[in-house]
Order: sequence, then structure tokens, then C-alpha cells
Amino acid sequence: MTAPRNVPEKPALEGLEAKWDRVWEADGTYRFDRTATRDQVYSIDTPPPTVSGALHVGHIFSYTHTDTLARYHRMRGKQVYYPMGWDDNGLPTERRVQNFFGVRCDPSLPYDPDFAPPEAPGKDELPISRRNFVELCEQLTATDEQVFEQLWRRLGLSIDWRLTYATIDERSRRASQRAFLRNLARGEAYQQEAPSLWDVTFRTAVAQAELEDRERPGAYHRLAFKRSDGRDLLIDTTRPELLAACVAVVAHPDDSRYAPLFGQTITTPLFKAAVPMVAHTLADPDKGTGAAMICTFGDTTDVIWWRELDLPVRAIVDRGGRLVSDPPPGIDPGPYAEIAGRTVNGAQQRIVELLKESGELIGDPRPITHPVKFFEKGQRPLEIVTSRQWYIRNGGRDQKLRDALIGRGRELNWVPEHMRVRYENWVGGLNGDWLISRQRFFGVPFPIWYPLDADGRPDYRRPIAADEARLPVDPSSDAPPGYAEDRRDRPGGFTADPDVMDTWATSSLSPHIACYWEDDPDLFERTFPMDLRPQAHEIIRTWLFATVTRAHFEHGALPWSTAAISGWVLDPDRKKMSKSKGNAVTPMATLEAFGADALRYWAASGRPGTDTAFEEGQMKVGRRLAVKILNASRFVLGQEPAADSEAAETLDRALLAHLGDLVDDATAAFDRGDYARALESTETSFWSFTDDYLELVKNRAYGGRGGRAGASARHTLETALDVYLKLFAPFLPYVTEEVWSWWRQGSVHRSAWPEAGELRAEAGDVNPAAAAVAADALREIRRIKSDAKVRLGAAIATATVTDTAERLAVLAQVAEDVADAGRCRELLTAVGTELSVTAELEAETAA
RNA sequence: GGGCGCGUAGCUCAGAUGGCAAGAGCGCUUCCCUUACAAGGAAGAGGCCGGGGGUUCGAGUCCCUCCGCGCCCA
Repeated sequence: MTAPRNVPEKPALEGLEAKWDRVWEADGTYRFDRTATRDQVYSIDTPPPTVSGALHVGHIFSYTHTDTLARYHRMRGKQVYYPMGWDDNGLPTERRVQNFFGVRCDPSLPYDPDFAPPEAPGKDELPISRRNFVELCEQLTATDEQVFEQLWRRLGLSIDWRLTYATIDERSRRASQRAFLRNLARGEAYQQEAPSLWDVTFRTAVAQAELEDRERPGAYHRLAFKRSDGRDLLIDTTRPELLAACVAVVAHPDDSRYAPLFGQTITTPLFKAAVPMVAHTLADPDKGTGAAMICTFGDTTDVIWWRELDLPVRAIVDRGGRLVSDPPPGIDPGPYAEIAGRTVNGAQQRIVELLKESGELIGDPRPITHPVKFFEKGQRPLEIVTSRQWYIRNGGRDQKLRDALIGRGRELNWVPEHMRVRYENWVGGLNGDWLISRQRFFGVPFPIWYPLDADGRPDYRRPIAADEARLPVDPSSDAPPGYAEDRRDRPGGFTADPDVMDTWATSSLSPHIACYWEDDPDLFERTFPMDLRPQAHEIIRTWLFATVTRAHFEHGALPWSTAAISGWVLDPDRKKMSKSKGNAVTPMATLEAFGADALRYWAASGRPGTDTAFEEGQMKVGRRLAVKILNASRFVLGQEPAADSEAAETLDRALLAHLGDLVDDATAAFDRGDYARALESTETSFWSFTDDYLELVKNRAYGGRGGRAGASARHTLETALDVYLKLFAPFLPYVTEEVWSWWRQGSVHRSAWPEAGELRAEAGDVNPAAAAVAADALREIRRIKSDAKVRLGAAIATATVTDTAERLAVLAQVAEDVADAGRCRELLTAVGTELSVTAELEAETAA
């Protein structure tokens, strides 16, 4: 019986990607079936890549990991909900739109429905409304998304491409505003006038999660303050320019040098302000002279001192990083006129000169290097200014909430497990709530207005919330409920909240956006809480934590059950690959050079959470594996089909038993998120299948030992091929699909994951050692030929296998296969203590 | 300074609950065009598992300590 099998004469990898991408798209292979119920669904909270950036191999790496899991669960019978998001919210996009079109966002302007951007960016940026700006953003990112999608498709991500979202699109804005309004209604969001970290370049407040310390040069300046008894009190400071903002002098309560001074009044140099001497445990006796000036505000410790010691405010730095023009009360305005309006650096220079002249600078400044807080995207040190900001509670000021959120972290299944610690350290170390307002113009605006009193002053205590049914709104162009647009910014009318939300305030809702929260309750119920959040480890403190917090408030639950944290891709120098370092590799070029399956093989061999070197050698190995699969499949499928036959021979049944174990191993590995282990097991097994089993049964498969033994071999070969194709399918989607199409209907990616039980049932009570005994004997025979420098096909007259009686008993069951594979006319055995083989080579007849 | 991870053949890495006389691939050496595969196949060489202590019948695997590297945080 010869069934038509479409096995090519010279199978090749070239062209498979374009071919199968087309078929998968046409057949809807990866489409989500939304009639599936929640327990039949596996849903993935795909990280939305920043479209204004470029994809690099790091993306290839981690997105491949997720895709292998998606494909595995699909084959396990789940409906996989695997959408793709695009992150086009936030500063990178804002800057890109500005530069590309030569415009800037001005929310005070009305929307112009006929607006068209200038042909070429002009000299001056053209101010446009927020809505127009968002439209340009969507226009620009649409092309970026195309490029990204092409790459993802080439890589073979099994995304349902009907399911995409963008973080600035209407649905995302609606979800973001809705969640905020609900936080506000429940008291989880609040606004407060308070000192907060401020970036003077971007002129916006920034959150604790966006800070980073950078080592910067500075200098200790020793200043002479005056005690009430007229003696000097020396204080070291790195920020003498803040002297005018000094509100107190502090020392440690146990510091005997200063104990007598506590409660007394100290006079500051130059400005002659009278400030109290106070005690606080955060004052470090070993730093400088042990006494420090408290300024409003030089650093975060100043904020703590100011708050806990109930000190007044004497603010001198404005939001642009310059000193305010008018001196604060209580200081000598004379010297202040010298520094008013200067930048912080300029003020420092002048202050030092003034202190030198007055003799109040003791000695020369002593240069040091110290950590300074920066906005992670900023270039100038952060200042601390007092401003009105929106916050969402995150446990930073509430132990009970903090404990609850740490509890959520413990509920979550972390892959790898040790990443949980990063979450706990971060949440445990919070020192304030999450500041979500940004004084930017592009982004999701707060759906909030304020009533204006008769004098036109906003009443911040009575914010007017948007109607949920009308979201998303832009308060700068939409009027609040109960007001007409002509009451905007008029006494007795209303004014819009000018701020936008932090990008994390929107991306923390990615599960809600992806699952159509409130927009499609039926779909939401089938997909949320999600199963998997894949992401990078450096944004555990931001994206992961914020997402957990929002879901905790909104649903009292985790947003997903598992978080899979990926590692970095390192270059050969063990440094993280990134574009800025100039060592990043272009993904498309790599894809074209090695093929998607090869690149995926490299990516999938990086264990979960482990940093992995970018190594072309691994890609070559992946390519070789894919070619091997083609060739081995050609051999298996080139035989007569073995319909209705069964595994009768010992060697065949031993292979089936081994395959049962392999399936168990790979399945268990996938179930704990360890795709790399599943690949490694499968690959190791597959190579021994081709190297040993295939050679051992070749003669039988060709019919050398008659019908039943041959059918057994062919049947087992087919069964094994079926299993290997399925186990490799999550990693090598193209080559496995290609081979599948030679003899099977449908897609391997929609086929059922193999069942270990079925394989073992057919194997019966075979001794699984038979395969190893046969392979060992064959290896010894090969060695004899190799040592004799003859070809492997050379015939052996008589071979004698010496081994233990136990192993010889097993060998007896597979002896014919060994003799055939070794080309031995006669195979004898002798009992001994360990395996050895001797052989008499047959004389080669001259060809 | 704190936390986490890592340090196993020249290179890239595996080595669950301690049993290994230490594994894979690449690279290297030698051989082989055998009817799946010469962009291949076979065989082989190569390691005091970062150093030092300890627990144990037994440690790459557990504990302590030191050294080096990376990341996160302060």
C-alpha cells in the first residue's frame, strides 16, 4: 500500500518562512476562538514594545521564549489568547513626533479637524492641540508597527494579529481614565501639595521608580555658622547654593559635640537667618563635621527632616532649575540679589565667592564623588520642588497595604523563582506613594476639572470627575458634566486639570486593555485574570508592581498567575547589548543569515531569567538541527507507509518507552516554564535517534528481515517522527510544519501534544535498556572500524561482544539489528565484566 | 553599603531533592563520499567543577569564608 507522500528530493529551509506565514495567516492557525471558556484559555499579557525605538536581538530573545510557551499550551488544547500591543505613549514618542513633524503639543489649543502637518519641519515648532498631536502620533507609529509586525511574523510568533492595541489609542485611554476614576472614587488616588522630585529639563515631577543614582563629582564646602554665644559652628555641605533655603541645623541626638546646642538658635552665614539647632537620628556623626544644614529642599533626607521636625518652607529653586527672583522671608535680601535668577550651578559659584569674601568659607572646597539622583531619562540632577500632584496609594505610606501587596507577590508564580525577591525588596523599600501626574502635554490626560470661584481660582478640593460613559475625554477640549464649554477658565466656571498620567499608569492596565475590560465584558471574563506576564527584570519595580497594584485595587486579585522574567542578551564582552553602546545586532539581518528556526533555537536555549550571550555558533547549531530534521524525515517518510502495523521488535518498543519518558520530561519542563529544558531533552534524544536508532533499524526498514520486522521498524519510525515533530514544533515552527505537510493534514501547531501513556502502552513491558545496549555495541563496532581506518560500511566477518551476562541477555533481543548496522556476518558473545568488542574485518575486494 | 545571580573542558553552557569513575555542542585531531543528510557521518584528545575551610560513608551539588564578574537597589 503506497499512500502519496509529498517528500521533496532535496528538502531545504529556504523559503519556508514566507510560505508558512502566508498559510498560517490564510488558515487563521493562531486565531483565538472566543467561544472558549476561561478554563480552556491560556492568555498572555504580551509586553508592548516601544514603537519609537528599534527592535533588537534582546526582543527576539524574550519574545521567542513567550512564543514557545504559547505554542506548547496551544498544542495542549488551550485556546491561546496572544495579542500584541504597541507602546506609543510617553516621552520617546512625544519627542519623535515633535522632531518628525516639527510640532509641539499645546493642550490649551482647540482641536483642528482639518489640520495637516507641515511638509517639512519648520524652524519653530508649530503648536497644536493634544488631540491633533495624538493623531499625528498614531499616524507615525502606524508605519513603525508595520515594520515590527513584519519582523515578528518572520520570527514566527504565533500572535493573533487581529488582536492589537496601542497604549495611546482610544481604548487604552478609556481604560486608563476609567481605572483612575475608580481609584479616586475608592480613595486609592488622591492629590496633594507636597515636595516631590522634579526634573528641571522636562519640567515634570517624577516617581520614585524612575530614579537612578549616578556618581557625580562634587565638593564639600565648610561653612561657618554662628552660635548664639558668638562662636563658630562648622558645617560641611555639597550644596552651598541652597544656603538661603536653610531652615535648621541638625545633628544626631547622641552626638555629644552638639548636645548642648539643641534647641538653641544658630545664625546662617551671609543671609543671617536665625534657624533652630535640632536633633534627628538620620544625621550622620561621621559625615563632615557631624552637623548639617537642612534646606527646603536639597535632597530626600531634607524632606524627611522637614516633615518629621515640622520645619517651615524656604523654597528658592524654581521649576526650571533657577533660583527664584524674590528672596524668601527671614533672610537678608542683600546677598540674595546676587544669586536671584541664576541657575543652580551659577548660584553656587557666586555663593562661594561671597562666602570667601565674608570669610565664612573655611579652607578650600574638598572634591568628592557622590551619588546624585537623576530621572532615568534625564541629564540634569533632580531638584525637589513643592507642587500639587496626583498619587495612587501603593503601600509606601501604609504598612497594611504594603503587606497586602507583598502578599500578592507571594501568590504569584515567578519564573525563575528568585525574581520574587526583587519585588519584595522594592515594595519593602518604598518611601512614598506612587506619583502618577506628569507635567507633560502628550499622554493620557486626567479626566478631571476644577470649579473656579468668583475670583477665578480653582478649588482643588472639589475635583469634577468625568462621566465614565463618556470616556475617554480630554478635559482641555471637553467640558465637564454640568458645564457648558463657554464656562471654561471663567470665574464661576471650570478649568481643566492640565496634567497627563505617567505612562506606567496606563501600561499597568495592559491586562485590562488586552482583555477589553468593560468594553467587552464577555471576552474579559474568558481571558482575565491572565495566565502569563512575560517581561524583563529591570521593570519589576515599575511595570510588574504597578500592574499588581491596579488589579489588587480593581479586582482584589492578581492580574495573572505567572510572571516569566527574561534575562538580557549579552555581547561577547559580557556587556548588555544595547543600541546606545553600538554593539546591538540588527535582528532582520540575523534572521536572513541564519533563518528564523535557527534564531529561535539560540533564543530558546537561554534558560528562563538567565543572561545569555549572543552567539552565532548556537544559531549555526540550530540551523544544522533544522536541516537534520528535514533529512531524517525524508528517510522515515521515504519508506513504505506502515499502516495498521505495530511495534513488535524489542528495539522498537524500547524506543517507544524512551519516547514516553521524553514526553514526560518535556511536558514537566514546559509546565514549569522551562522551555530551555524541554528543548535540550528533545534535542539530545533526537540526535541519538538519528545516530543510533535510525542506523540500527535501517536494514529492517528496507525490508531486509521480512515483512513483520520491517513493518515494526517503519511503524516505529513514523511514531517517533510524529512525536519529535510535535516536541520541536514550539521551537522550530517552520521546519516542523514543512515536514508535517509532507504526510499529515492541518497544522502541526494545532495538533495534539503527544501522550506519554500511549507510547508506554505500546512499548509494553520491554526492557528500556535494550536501546542503550544496542547503541553501545554499535559504537564499539564503529570504533574498531575507525581505528582500522576503514569506512563504516566495511563488512565484518565475525564480531565478538564481551559484556556482563545481564547485558548480553538484553543484547540477544536486539542482536540482529546490531549485526545489520555493523555489517557483521556473525555476531558472537562472551561473558565478561564490562563491554568490549573484538572483530575480524572481512578482506576488502578490490573495487 | 545592602540584595540577587553567576564563576564546571580553549569557547557557549547542562548538571531537580548530595552517589559523577564529571556531560553536551562549538572548536581541535584522525578517519570515512555508507542507498536520509559531505553546508554530512564516525571515532578521539581535552576539566585538580574560582581559592580555602567544614558537614557527610560520600560534595560540582549543602554550610562558612575569601577572590572575581554581572545586575538591581541605596
